[in-house]
Amino acid sequence: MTSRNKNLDVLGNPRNFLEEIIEDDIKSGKHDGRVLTRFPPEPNGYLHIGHAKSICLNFGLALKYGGKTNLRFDDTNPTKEDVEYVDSIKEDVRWLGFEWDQELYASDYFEQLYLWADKLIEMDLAYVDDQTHEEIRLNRGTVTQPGKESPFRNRSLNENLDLFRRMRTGEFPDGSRVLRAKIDMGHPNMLMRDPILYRIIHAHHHRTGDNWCIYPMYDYAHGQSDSIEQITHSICTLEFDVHRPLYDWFIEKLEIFPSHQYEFARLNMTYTVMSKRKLLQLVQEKMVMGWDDPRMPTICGLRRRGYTPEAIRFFADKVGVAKRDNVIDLSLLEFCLREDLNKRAERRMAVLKPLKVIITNYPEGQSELLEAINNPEDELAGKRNIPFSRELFIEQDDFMENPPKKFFRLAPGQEVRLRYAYFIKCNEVVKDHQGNVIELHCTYDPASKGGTSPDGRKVQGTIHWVSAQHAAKAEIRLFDRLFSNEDPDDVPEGADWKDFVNPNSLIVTQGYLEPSLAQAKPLDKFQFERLGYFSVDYDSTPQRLVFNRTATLKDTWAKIAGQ
RNA sequence: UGACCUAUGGUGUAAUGGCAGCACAGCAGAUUUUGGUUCUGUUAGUCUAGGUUCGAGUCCUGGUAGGUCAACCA
Repeated sequence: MTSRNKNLDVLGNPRNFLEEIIEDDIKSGKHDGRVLTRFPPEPNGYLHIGHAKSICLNFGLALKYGGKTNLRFDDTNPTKEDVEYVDSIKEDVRWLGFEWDQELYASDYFEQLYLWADKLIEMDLAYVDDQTHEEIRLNRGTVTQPGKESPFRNRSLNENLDLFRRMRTGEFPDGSRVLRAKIDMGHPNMLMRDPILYRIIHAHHHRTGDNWCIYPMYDYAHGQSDSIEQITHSICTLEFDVHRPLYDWFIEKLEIFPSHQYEFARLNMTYTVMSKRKLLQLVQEKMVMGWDDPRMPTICGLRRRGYTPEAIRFFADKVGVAKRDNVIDLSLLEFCLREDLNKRAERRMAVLKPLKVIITNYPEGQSELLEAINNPEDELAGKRNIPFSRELFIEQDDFMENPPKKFFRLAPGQEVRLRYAYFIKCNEVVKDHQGNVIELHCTYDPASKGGTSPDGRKVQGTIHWVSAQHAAKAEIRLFDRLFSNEDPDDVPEGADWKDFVNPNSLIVTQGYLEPSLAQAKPLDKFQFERLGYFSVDYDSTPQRLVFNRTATLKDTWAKIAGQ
């Protein structure tokens, strides 16, 4: 049966539009079939899941077509940038599993960019403008009205050259003059109305120090940087689409390597803010623990939460690439995570809300080790032994005094299996003065050791447990979504996006774990049966274990109980 | 109301003039020592009006809706 989808790559997967472009370019011999992409972050914040999509795209495309990818820092604005961000970006890209060809900085090109600006002046394609910030803004016009030409637009070549040189040598204060391209103040595309090329900023740059006091604007630096590196496919997000004519204009006038820009739709996700500005605000106003707060959509936050690079790469692949605006359902990210974790996370038993169970017919002071499978999805994960004794903890949710019909867990008179241990039956419910259940007295069936009864008797439910006397204790952090509304960027009139920060997004509790967990190492991942996937936090030590809940399990019981 | 971009189930993404498919989510069932996993089945879609064509999700025209652009940010 032949596939109806004829647009397939060599592996039989459908191609996205960028893959089509690249394959066509290779076929037509453009750039001698060479593929060189770049990932160009500005070091002014931490990378987030949206950047992960771009990283996977740029590196993935190069990998697929035998090309390479440069990591280039777009560091043209010293007032916003910092080495802290450079370091974190490099760490995150590596962690995601990608290796860049060259590590470069737009600031490496400042001298070349300056020379090209000189050249544009000589070609009568650039001029120094003395208008104030406000005048420039006003004279740019609006989207429906053309702009007005600057009175300084027709300065002499020599005056422009002289002024631009003196801008560089630091003769003028910040904001006093700019260098602009001479294009068309009436252009329907606002970006073509004599865009600013250079502005004066007397600030210390994290790499060039105090060598410069004029800095190129994004539009002037980006395309030329691509060109210098001979980038074949410069892939960016949709909002740069209107910049492309300007990108091409510089390349054409300067007669330099013809890099080409392609745009794709950036990633949006439900219950998530992706704006660096807002994420920075969350950090600065201490609404989260930091950039790596496990609730943050940053790469380091996801890592700390317990996400794996594989899951994120899988996600980037699943969301696809297109040009239409999109909002990805958070459940897709969660699916991708569980898909990976289910295969790799060893199972353990842990109790978060303990309820004491006393096995009245189990000898006092006795204990034994019971064998448990580490991961039913992976035979190689082996087995372990868990201590069992007379006093246990089970989950409070696993007991109901007056159970509804489809409740398969422990209830008075009802028999359940303690996973990998024994069948037990509840005989007595002990309550405190308020009537809260505080203890259960049960009997076990010694013949059901391991969890099966020789008489073939079946039980409906299997619950997890831990021996009270042997249990390790740990701080457990449960996370809910950071925002309580689906689209935190779309707030109602009079409201602020911060109103939707979920006050219950972090719950800290104590857990009782099976003893083997006391030796867990930072970032180790486990599935606590029925409770979800958990990852050991960074600052964990054997003395102070902290587990972050990485993901919940699909819970069909919640639906049954809700009815 | 200028230029540009976009429009396929609830969500995302394919179909390159020829049977509208896949994934997530949902629903139903089977298996299960995790109400997990796995497996099976299933609900649901081409923004609109014209045109071209034997044939249009696809090409053309108009409309509608959404997005981007008026930082000396990137």
